[in-house]
Amino acid sequence: MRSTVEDLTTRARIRDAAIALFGRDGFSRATVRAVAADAGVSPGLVIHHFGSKEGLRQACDQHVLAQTASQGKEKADPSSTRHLIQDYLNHPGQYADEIAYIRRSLGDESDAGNAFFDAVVDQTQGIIEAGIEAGTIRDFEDVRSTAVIIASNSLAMLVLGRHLSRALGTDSGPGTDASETGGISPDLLRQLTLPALDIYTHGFYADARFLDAARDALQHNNATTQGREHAP
Amino acid sequence: MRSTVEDLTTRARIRDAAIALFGRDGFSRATVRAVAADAGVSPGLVIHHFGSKEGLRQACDQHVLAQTASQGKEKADPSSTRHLIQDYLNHPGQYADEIAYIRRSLGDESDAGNAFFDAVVDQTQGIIEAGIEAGTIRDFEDVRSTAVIIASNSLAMLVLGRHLSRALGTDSGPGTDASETGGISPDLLRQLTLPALDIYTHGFYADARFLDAARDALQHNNATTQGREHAP
DNA sequence: GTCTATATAATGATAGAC
DNA sequence: GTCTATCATTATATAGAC
Repeated sequence: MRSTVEDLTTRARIRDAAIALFGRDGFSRATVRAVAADAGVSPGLVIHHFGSKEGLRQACDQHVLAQTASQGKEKADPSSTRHLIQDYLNHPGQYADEIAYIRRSLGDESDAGNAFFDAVVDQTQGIIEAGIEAGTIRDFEDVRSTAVIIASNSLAMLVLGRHLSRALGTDSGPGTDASETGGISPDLLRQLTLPALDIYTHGFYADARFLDAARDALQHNNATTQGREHAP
Repeated sequence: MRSTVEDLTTRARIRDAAIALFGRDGFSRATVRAVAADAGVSPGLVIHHFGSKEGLRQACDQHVLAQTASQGKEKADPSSTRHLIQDYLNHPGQYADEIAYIRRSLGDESDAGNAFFDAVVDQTQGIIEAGIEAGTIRDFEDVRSTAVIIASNSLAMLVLGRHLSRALGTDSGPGTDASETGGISPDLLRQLTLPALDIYTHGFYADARFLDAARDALQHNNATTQGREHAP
């Protein structure tokens, strides 16, 4: 989609530089001057094109969202949400800036972060419903909540990637291409795939005692609450 | 531990105001002036006590870490990592600032965030090993990786809490005390507890076909890699 | 469209009185 | 220890020439 040669319009070059810098340093730390320098233009031109720094941010939001949305449509096939992250990582460097941008957006108060998370949840829910139909995924009572949990677990690898690699000692130090994607390296993903799938296949607990206990506790809680409603 | 009345030293009051503001707005957005205003002192006094804004941040890191570390020691009993988050939430408001601060730290490049994540992983690993011994948790091949995954899943609720509540429509709007803890409300936790425990108990997939497929793929990958090493 | 030069505001930090 | 006043820097944004 994007040509490797630098034949972009100046406006697009500024926007891409901003996406990279906002993702790397965060929106408030990244300055218009730095964006301009990276894009090879004057600071004034950045404002001329986008009106303000906030306008630049919205243009970045919109562009990253459009990129990942079209990407999501193409890759709607794979059976596991895990593949969503993995697919991005298989394009080494090409989507690194967008990944970092989304990672920041998920932490900030951002329209792009909200939309991206919701899109992942919706896609996950679709996968679960199809999997239940096909008999490959268990038939859950609350599909929506389950989808939120699975999406949350998957995106945790994106948001906490830096910590994952450090905790596993797979960190190859700064400057590696892993740092560009928030710490998730192909090696790290390989190390975590089987343990994660193991939990998703056979569970984490040895039996259902914790689940049963929680069910009882919640029912007792509800009963107490209802009782208090009648006698406050 | 902390008295509710405002009998803290001025230095501690400034530090607590900074923890609250850094957690709410992020380190770069929060200004020394705003911290001073919230603490009811002059901006100059903040610098006088902590040398610089960075010095103030380090004092906050140190204090939050000490708070959560001692808390972690006390609450090392509960069998599930999930309880770690739940315990904090059971102290409504009392640790809200520290939670928000840690949430920011996990996203930023921060010593406090690193230390906190590692502490959670270590504690999780201990819980898993004890659970294996007691027969309540499955006997995993790679306990360390499993602990990292479980910790990542648990902390995802902290980092992505805002998105979780929005995706589930449990959002009570801004200004709620849920927004102070990053979007995690007791209601939200209640809604997610059973689905999460269900996955942790019975798994997510209906059978082992995905796990087996991944095992085969990884072995094939390794074989290919080894083959290429011999014949590059 | 793009640049240079500048206005304006806010920030972190300092100096010195009390 | 605490404040007021101020400095120096940096940021966003504007104005006008080319």
